[in-house]
Amino acid sequence: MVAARTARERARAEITAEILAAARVQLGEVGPSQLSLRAVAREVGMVSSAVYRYYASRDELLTALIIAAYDELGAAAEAAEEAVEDRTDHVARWMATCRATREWAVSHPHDYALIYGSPVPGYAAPQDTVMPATRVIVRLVEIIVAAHGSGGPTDTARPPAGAADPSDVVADAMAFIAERSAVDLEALPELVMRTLMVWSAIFGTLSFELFGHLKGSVSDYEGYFDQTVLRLAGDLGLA
Amino acid sequence: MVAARTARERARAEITAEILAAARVQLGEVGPSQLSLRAVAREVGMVSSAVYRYYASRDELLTALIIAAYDELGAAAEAAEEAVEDRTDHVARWMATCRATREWAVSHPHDYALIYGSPVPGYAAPQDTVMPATRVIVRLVEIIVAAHGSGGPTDTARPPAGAADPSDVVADAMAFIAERSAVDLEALPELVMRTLMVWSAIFGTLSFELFGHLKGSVSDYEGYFDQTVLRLAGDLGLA
DNA sequence: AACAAATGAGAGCACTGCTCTTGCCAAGGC
DNA sequence: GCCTTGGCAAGAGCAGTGCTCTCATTTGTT
Repeated sequence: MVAARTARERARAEITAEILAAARVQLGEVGPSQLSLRAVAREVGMVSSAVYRYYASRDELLTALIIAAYDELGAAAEAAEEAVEDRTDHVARWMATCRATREWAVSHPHDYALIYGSPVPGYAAPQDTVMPATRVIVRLVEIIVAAHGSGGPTDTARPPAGAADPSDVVADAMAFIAERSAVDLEALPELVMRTLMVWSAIFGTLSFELFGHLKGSVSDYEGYFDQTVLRLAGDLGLA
Repeated sequence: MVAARTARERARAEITAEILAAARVQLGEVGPSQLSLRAVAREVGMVSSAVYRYYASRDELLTALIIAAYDELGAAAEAAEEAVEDRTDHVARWMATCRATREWAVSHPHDYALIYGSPVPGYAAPQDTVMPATRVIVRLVEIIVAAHGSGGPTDTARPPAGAADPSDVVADAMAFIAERSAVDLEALPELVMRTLMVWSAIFGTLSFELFGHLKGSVSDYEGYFDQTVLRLAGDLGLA
């Protein structure tokens, strides 16, 4: 990726990007399942078979789009989070991140469906997608940790009555966090459990909104989302 | 739908059902986006154009499949809930309903994707689908109401500090419940809010599991789901 | 028996993802 | 300088799709 040397490589990189850009435009119009490789080929003035020189298959093009979408969402969320001036106001940082996530989702419904909707047929997300996919949750974890580090409430540090110790089921998640972060959560399995739950809840809420499952139950989607993530913050001990 | 009179009507109903059955089989194998009307036509020994006498389009066939899936899921959840002998053990009834939901989902991943994944292109769920779609949530609401009616904790009856009154954003949901149930929730907007949140969280969790977003974070999916819904019950004041 | 409606078969259109062959043209070695 | 190599685009073609139309046949009613 560093400064393409030969003219050929440069042209190749340029055309590859051009195809991807055209695909992103088409995706914004028609949705993942309707994305046609032939149509994007027409858009960039090529014949369909020529595109296969750059993307081996439609799935490979979709993978590139998935990565782009994850990165765009991650960038939007991070930018919003960093715009919060009072870095000690963890709730504000939390809300900013969540709101930016929703705003990106509602303004890019097809991209959202691509990454958080049903996966394409026999599709298994390649390794390239996992890193960009973690950008938002990594930010959220940082906020949660910061809040708890600054002596916030620790109600969420122990499981509720009747619930088993969650250490086992979140072991992988804790290993994942420990691997790519200096944060030490070893002593807080319940907090990790709650974080995973909240993470799922946020995207469950967004999916319900975008996929029409709240139709008839909620009219003010933005207000509902706000109230939701505010309560989720409370459940994590942020409020 | 009552006892088809003429032989023709009977035959028509039978063939319609036969096509739907073949479609269900194919759906179980390949997933919604790959479902081919021509293939199911071959399966039932017809030519593709003949199928159009029974389903006007592929979307209409998908709609029939959606209704069937909602009904199957609803029936499975209801059966599991009714199998709980101690009707006063609201947590047990809650867990049974949730577990049955997950079990149906993991054993019918394509049907699940069809109803809770990204909707097909320009698809707007027809009115016929909303009734069967509410079966599970209606059961859950009944359990929640029963628990609160029997003098359970009412922590969830008021919004947390810093959160606004949710009456506005859940107004539609309350009207929806009031319309098709004798339950009076007028005084409990916060409980309705929490119910909606939990509802979204459950399906967010299932979607994350089935669509591969928990890969690397959770290995024991069943255990994680159990712990999740148990905590959600607690958040609703059931525990 | 005669008519009309419902049904199935087949051809065909426009589209898809993908493969293969053909010819072109520029980059690098002699 | 020429000439070979290799990347590249174009086109044809294959198998499949949803859907429409026409035509013949079956079925039910009058």
